[in-house]
Amino acid sequence: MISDKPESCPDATNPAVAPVGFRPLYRQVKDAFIKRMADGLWPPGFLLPSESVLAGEIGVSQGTVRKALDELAAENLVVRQQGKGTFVAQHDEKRILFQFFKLVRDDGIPRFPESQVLAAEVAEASAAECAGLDIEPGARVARVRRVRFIDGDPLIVETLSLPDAIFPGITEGEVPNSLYAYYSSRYGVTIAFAREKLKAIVLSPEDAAILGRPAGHPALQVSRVALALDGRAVEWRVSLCLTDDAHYSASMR
Amino acid sequence: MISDKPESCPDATNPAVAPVGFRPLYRQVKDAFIKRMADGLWPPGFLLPSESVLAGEIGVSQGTVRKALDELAAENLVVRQQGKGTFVAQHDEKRILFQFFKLVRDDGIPRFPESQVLAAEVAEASAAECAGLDIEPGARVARVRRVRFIDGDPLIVETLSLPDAIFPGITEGEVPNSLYAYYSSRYGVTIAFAREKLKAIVLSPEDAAILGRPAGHPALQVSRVALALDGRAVEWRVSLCLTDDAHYSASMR
DNA sequence: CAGTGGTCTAGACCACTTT
DNA sequence: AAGTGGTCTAGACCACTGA
Repeated sequence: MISDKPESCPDATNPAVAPVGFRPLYRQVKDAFIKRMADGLWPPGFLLPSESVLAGEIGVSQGTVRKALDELAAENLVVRQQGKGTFVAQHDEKRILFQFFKLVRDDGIPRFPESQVLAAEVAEASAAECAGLDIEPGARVARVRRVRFIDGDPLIVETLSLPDAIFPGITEGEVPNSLYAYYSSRYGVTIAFAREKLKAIVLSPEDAAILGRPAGHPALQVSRVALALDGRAVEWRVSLCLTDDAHYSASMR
Repeated sequence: MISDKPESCPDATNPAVAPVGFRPLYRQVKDAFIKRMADGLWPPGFLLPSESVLAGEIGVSQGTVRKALDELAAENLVVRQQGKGTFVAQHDEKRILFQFFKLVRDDGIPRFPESQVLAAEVAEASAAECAGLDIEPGARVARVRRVRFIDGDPLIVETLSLPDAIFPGITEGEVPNSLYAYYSSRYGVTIAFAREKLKAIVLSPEDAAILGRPAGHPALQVSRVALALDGRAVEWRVSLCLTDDAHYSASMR
């Protein structure tokens, strides 16, 4: 049971809500589901109990569970399959390609990039990293610098910054190509949301050399902050992308 | 009434649907609503009849109308206001700013740009325009070239291409700053969706002069195709944006 | 106060998948 | 055939707006 009196109660279980008052039941249910995912009770790929079973457990109607799952599905946190069930979303290659990787070659065919790590270290966070990751000055971060290839061509050089407190030891082993799946499997951290800021810049001599272009060549700088299920900023990355033969794809409605 | 037998009928009114079979009632209702908007029966800003009235008119339950409106609201085609009613979405400044204008100054405060038209003409469509607008070779297009200012600084120089068949005479009068509102009020064309491709480029001497930067300065090239309610491509624009003090903002979940 | 959208419930039946 | 999500209905009540 989430609350005894569904009607008009200002949600005693969540005090941060009083000001506006009123938190719909289905939203409380949704938050409870997110918490189960964040806590690892419902890991990626997990088959949820059926809507009617969940409704019985929680003590609400099946329609209310459904509305909670509707929103989770709209946010790509669960995936529904008619006849089979509802699954916690996984960061498989296909999802990453559709959801997070917006750079596509001009032919329009999406391809998954390969990666080669150039350097990895743990150091004190810079001011920019503190701001981007919302951590206190002096905290330590892991930095990974890598090149990414599409069809064998180096198209992206990027630097990732990860709070050491959240990803301890991540630079020690091999850093895999599919980072978001790795965050999930090794650290139980699920990336749920990301914000990006794009600028046009010109390449420094070092970056240009890595990408096989002359210094001063234009490139798309993509700065991403990725947020976990609980809303914490857990990854900051700055990617420099060649767009001579590729573009960043966006759409809006 | 949309169909006599809601259950399992493959929708005799819409033959293009048979292959997958099954078109839910609420989706037929939604399509009917979109058609009313596209036909000008429900113009932007129009207050829709209440859900129960619509349900009675169409002969479905109020919940089915609600689900249709849910989807339209999710696509920003209608706006709901509790206690007041449901309105057809309008291209007012605020909506444009949130929905279509992604370039913001680095301080993060969104501002609406002003525009100054540099040139306007009607000519035969180029190959690129034919491809972008999905029109046949030889068709005529209106071209508008303009500069856009934020806080008085020229930040964007762009060229718009519009099918003459859809916007006849648009270059003859004054071309206003808020184009999407103008498309709607003068031509009854509502922009519902847009796709953008972004590249980093360097400015030509001409564009650089307009934006007050040296030739070869980097800029963000945004190519947008805008689609009307019925899915037709009705506008193609290529914008060159200075990102020294601004960025293109994107997010994904 | 009446009218609107928003939430919640309960139950029926459909479409799809698997056994 | 059984179990899942998907659709549709009907009715009750809540939250918000404006006269």
